[in-house]
Amino acid sequence: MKTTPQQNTITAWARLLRTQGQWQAEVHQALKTADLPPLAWYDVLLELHRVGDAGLRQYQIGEQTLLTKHNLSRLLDRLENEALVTRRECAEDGRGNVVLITAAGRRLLKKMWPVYGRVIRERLEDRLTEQEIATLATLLGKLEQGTGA
Amino acid sequence: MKTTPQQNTITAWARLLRTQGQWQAEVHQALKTADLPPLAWYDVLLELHRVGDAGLRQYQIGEQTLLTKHNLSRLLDRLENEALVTRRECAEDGRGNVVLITAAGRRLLKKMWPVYGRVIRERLEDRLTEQEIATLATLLGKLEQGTGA
DNA sequence: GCCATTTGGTTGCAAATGCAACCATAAAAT
DNA sequence: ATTTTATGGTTGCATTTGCAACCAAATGGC
Repeated sequence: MKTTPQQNTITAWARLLRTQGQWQAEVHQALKTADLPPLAWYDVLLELHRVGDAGLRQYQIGEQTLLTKHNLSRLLDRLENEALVTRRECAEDGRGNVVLITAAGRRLLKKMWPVYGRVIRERLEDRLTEQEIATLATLLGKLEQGTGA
Repeated sequence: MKTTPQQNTITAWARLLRTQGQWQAEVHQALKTADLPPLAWYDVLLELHRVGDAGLRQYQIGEQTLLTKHNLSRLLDRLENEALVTRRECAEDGRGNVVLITAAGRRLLKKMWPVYGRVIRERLEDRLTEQEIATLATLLGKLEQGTGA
């Protein structure tokens, strides 16, 4: 049985990995320069912001952000320490808790966005046409593991 | 001045990050299951394999793999400990050294490839047509920061 | 030639990550 | 109902990462 992917496939794979690595490095650099927390904080806060007052269970955040549970547990400790989120006991499930974003959390989100968005513009929007971006989004959509139902 | 990227841009951005995260997690999982070292080892060894007997300076490896220098320095320590690479003094530059892959290094590369390649096939090659993969490679090529000259 | 600056690489320490073990509750089996 | 098993989450420990300081050789100014 043939096991090795086509050359084109390998190229695409390598480029995706590399591109993402560059993006990530650039975002982190930009955030640090602006004296802001790392990207992971943004990701978590954004998910929480999206769902509003309903909040999220920790495992749900984990699914969204690809963070492992112990890792997330401690990240939330840090966020809670900074009063950016709160953990509230969960009514339906005695062991879990519901995580809520605070006003301070939303403020931080707002402060981080311009820095983040700027990198997105420079790295992606300025380099491809609208049509190309749409195509890229579609192709990547086919590669993503099902997020929801 | 408008700073926020288009919705489509954000979608593409998010999907790329997420896809790469899933890929990375899957590769690591597959390697660990097969009792093999992490992906970073592969990356470094592959670069060294490519250039053959010429070897690479550490900073060149760093450029290729996006590893920071202190990080790479220690990664090479580990690889050297396992006799997968050797560091040789550099003739033209007294402070640097030239890194070479060993026979054992090449053997490991060969052992890792099927596991890695399998994920590439499943995640990418099996999910897009040849044409789509080519398109993806092209688009990503435009996003990559210039690698060489 | 001599000093200041830059560059390649290493090291010590703090923060973050992965892993396995653990606790508590919930769901399933009998 | 009682026992087993699975799930949500936390904690301790080892490995890895990031950061700043550092050493040594190389480059540039004078």
